[in-house]
Amino acid sequence: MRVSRVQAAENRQTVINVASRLFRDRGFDGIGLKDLMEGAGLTQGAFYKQFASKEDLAVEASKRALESASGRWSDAAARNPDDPLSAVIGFYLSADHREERMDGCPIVALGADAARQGPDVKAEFEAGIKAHLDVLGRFIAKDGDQGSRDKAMAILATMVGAVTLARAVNDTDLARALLDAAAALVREAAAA
Amino acid sequence: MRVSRVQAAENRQTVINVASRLFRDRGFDGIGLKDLMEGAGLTQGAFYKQFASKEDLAVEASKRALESASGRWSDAAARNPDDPLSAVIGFYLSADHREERMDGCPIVALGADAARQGPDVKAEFEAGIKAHLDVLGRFIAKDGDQGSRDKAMAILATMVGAVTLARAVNDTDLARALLDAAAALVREAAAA
DNA sequence: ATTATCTATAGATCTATAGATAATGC
DNA sequence: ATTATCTATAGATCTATAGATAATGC
Repeated sequence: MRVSRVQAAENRQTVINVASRLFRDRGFDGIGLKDLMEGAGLTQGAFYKQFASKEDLAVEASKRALESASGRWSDAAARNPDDPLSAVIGFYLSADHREERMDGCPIVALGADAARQGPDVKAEFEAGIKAHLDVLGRFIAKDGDQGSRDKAMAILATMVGAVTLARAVNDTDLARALLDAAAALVREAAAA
Repeated sequence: MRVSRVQAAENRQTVINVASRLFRDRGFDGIGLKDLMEGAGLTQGAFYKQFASKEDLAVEASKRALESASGRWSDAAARNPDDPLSAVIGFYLSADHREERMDGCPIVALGADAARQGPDVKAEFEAGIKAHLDVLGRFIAKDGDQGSRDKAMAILATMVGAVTLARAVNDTDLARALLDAAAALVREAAAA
C-alpha cells in the first residue's frame, strides 16, 4: 500500500490540482474530503499524511489556482504582444468563461469564500491579486503613466465583478450585455 | 406551543431576515438550519412548516437581502439629489462596507454562491441586479444618453468587483487602494 | 524500520421527518 | 379540529483519528 516518496509527492500535487478545480466548482464548504481524495484516485484516509487540515488544502489549492490564473493572463498577453489587453478581455469577459467555473478565474469563483477564511487563504489571494495587477500594469502602462497601478486595480475590479454578475443571473443575454459593457469600460480606462 | 397565524407569519419573516444576514456572513453552505432557526429564537423542528427546503429559504433570503440592498442605494441617492453617485460610492466603496459582510451587499457576499445554486436563487439575483442597474441608470443618465444602461452595468461590475477584491486580501492599505481606484473609474465612467 | 495508503470508526453536524404538545380558530 | 412549535430521531455526511497493511528505503 505504501508508495514511493516520488509517487507520494505526485499524489499530493494531484490532490491540490483536483481541489483547485472542485473548490472553484462547489466552494470550500461545498465539497468534502472524501470526494476530493476520490477525485485524485485515493481514499479519504490518506488525506492527513499529506495535509494538516482541510484549511491547509484550501491554502494550497488557492495558491495553485491563482498562479495558474495569472499565468493564463501573461500567456494570453505574450501571444498577442500588439494588443495584450484585447487578448485578456477576449477570454476573460467571454461566455465560455462565464460557464467554466471549475477552470475559470479563482478570484470570481472563490473570492467571496476567501473573505470568510483565515489569513493564510487570504494571503494567497492577496499574492494572486497582486500578480494579476502586475500583468495588467505591464501592458496598460504608457510613458510616464503614474496611475497605471490604480488603473490596473480598477480594471481588475471591473472584470471580476462582471463575471460575478454574469454568473449570478439566468438570462444569458443579460450576462452577455454585462460582460460587453465591462469590456467597453476596461478599454476606455486603459486608453485614458 | 402553537402560536397565532399572525405570530407565525412574523416568525417566518424573522427567519428570513436572520437568514439574509447569516447566509451573507457564512455562505449558503456555511450555516445549518439549527443555527438559522436559533438565530430567530425557534428550534430546528419548526423549519419545515415554514419553508419547503433550505434552498427555498435561500431564495427568500436572497430576495430579502437584494431588496434591502437596492433600497439602500435609492435611499442614499434620494438623500443626496445633487450628487447621488457620490452618495452611493461613499458607502459602497468604503472600509466600513468591506468589513460588514453580514449587512453589506449580497451580490458581493453571495454572488459566487448564487452561481452554484438553482435557477430560483439566480432569478432573485437577476431581479436584484436589475434593480441596482435601474437605480444607477436613473442618476447617471444624461440628456439623450443612449448608453446609460451599459454604463450602469459596467459601473455595477466595477463596484462589486472592488469590494470582492478588497475583502479577499489581508492588507488594509491595498484594500483601500482597490476601493479608491474603483471609485475613480466609476466617476470617470459616469462623467463620460 | 519507516511510512503512504487503506479500512474502519469516532463524534459532530447536516437536512429532513415523525410524533407529542398546547394553543389557536372555528 | 387544526396547526405552529417542540423534542427526538433517522440517515447521510462532515472532519479527523486509529490501527492494519504492504511497500519503500536504509
